[in-house]
Amino acid sequence: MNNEQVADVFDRVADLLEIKGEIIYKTLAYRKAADNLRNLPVDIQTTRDEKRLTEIPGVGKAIADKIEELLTTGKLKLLEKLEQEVPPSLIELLEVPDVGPKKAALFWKQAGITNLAGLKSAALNGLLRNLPGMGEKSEKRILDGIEMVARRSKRMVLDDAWTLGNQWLEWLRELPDVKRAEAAGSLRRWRDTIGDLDFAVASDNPARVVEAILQHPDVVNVLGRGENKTSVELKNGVALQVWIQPTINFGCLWQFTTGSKDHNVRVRELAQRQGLSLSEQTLTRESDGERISCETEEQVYEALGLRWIPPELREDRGEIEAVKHGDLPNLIQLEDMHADFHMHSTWSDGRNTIEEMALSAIQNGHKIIAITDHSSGLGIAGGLRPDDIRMQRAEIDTVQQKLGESIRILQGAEVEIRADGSLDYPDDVLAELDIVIISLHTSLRQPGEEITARLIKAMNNPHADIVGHPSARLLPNREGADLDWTAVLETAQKTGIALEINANPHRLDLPEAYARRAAQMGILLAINSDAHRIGRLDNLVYGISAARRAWLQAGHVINTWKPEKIMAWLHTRSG
DNA sequence: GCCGTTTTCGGCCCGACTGTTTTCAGTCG
Repeated sequence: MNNEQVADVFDRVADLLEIKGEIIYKTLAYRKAADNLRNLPVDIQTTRDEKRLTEIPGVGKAIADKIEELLTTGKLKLLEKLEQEVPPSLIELLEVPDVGPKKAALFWKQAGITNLAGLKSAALNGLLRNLPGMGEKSEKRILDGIEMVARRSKRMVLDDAWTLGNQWLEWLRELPDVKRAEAAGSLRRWRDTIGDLDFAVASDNPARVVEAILQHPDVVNVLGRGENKTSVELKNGVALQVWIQPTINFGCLWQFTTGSKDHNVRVRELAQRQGLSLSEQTLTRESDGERISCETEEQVYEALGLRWIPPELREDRGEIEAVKHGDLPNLIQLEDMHADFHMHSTWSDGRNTIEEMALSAIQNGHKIIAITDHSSGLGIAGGLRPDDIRMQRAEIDTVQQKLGESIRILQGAEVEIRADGSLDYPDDVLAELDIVIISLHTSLRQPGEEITARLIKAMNNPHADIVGHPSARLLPNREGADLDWTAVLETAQKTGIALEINANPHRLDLPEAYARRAAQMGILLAINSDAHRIGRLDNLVYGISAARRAWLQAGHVINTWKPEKIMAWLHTRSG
């Protein structure tokens, strides 16, 4: 079993424990452990073999034993027992808004409901309204909720979420009662996919802002409305939440709405230990009830004796400890980037010529780019045959002459890693290229051992410089290849090959947990746009956000290097 | 079930909103 599968088991255990009515802290413990396993950059099997399971945050003796049991037998007695006691199909009910573990247990024990279909038919037949604590309104709410689950849009990729988010920000900022409006939630933390959109608004007349939002033509469903917040469903199926506080409290509000939940729990614990209570409205000194308003986030963190923490780090993955010890990383920024090593032209499946790409890259402030069209194996993308490569070289030379010193254009290729781990070009062709990216595009469903061996074999080719989108995942839905990451990272460390953080918002690949681990291991990283047209050179902003979430600093990323250093590095490789 | 700048035992964030209630439970972020 891999990390993800063990985490799924623990989430299932947590769901069932919760419905069963186990104390909440036990279920939270399983969820926390599951979350940390998903973000563990090393294979759980390795950690087990090294007897270091309890070093994982949130994993103590009991959960370590359960991981051991799962890895040894592939099963978990606790889960089997729970599935006997509580119908597992009840977990479906937790998807419905306003149905939590208590309601699910109520429906099961008092109405014999065990799954979503049963809940729907009970609601339609008016059987829920007479249950304790229920009424007609609750019954209707649940029915609406079931329909919403059915039509709810899947998670958005980052550029779609920001496009929609920015439209709303512009609209909110034009409202006469709005002093300030900012993105919050996972959007502001730049998570790789986004569910709901969250906004923090400063206004001295919150009720009028709520009213205006409810009148917006795109709002089709009101999920909740209060004095200081409202939650609505848009016609495209996206849920949107807006919190509103007076300007003087905006710092507390923005901090709270940005999350993550786990980060906020830690911050509030910290406040509590200092005799302070932090809410979305204000900081309160518990000794005398004095309310300390914070207009900025900096004031909130400062009041707790902390430096401001960049939103990308607010995931309770060590940022609180780091800021306390004064070693928060100086995160990489877009302005640090001077190069882009992965883009396509009309020679394969790109929309723009080499010259157009180069001119646009100059506009973006780049000093070096690499044109990396597909190799011939990827027929669907019009890959280049070896003869084409020599002709393309002539065109690059011409463009280079024309543009002079304003930019340096490298000839590269995105070379297919074949199913057997060999590369799509022979070594003599690879040697002609200035830079070689190797990528997986096909046969991605090979078993873990096979695809890991395939990638490692390719990484060992001395001409290969960068592994393109290493997991080959596609957001928001297609999982990456079932790679043994410990082995892949060790190979990168040994060979000195760089790993790409592909900045296409559908990829953001290398995934952040492995990017963070790679940097810790001293592995070089590259952030590349993979642009297929000039407008997409701007993708780098998403790659930067992924890198920041992986705690990367400029020095970890070869695109920030000076041109001479980049050329020197390329010369040391492939020989 | 985890964890330790109060603690190896006794804590474990905080408030808004909703619908059901006559003061609260459940859900959510």
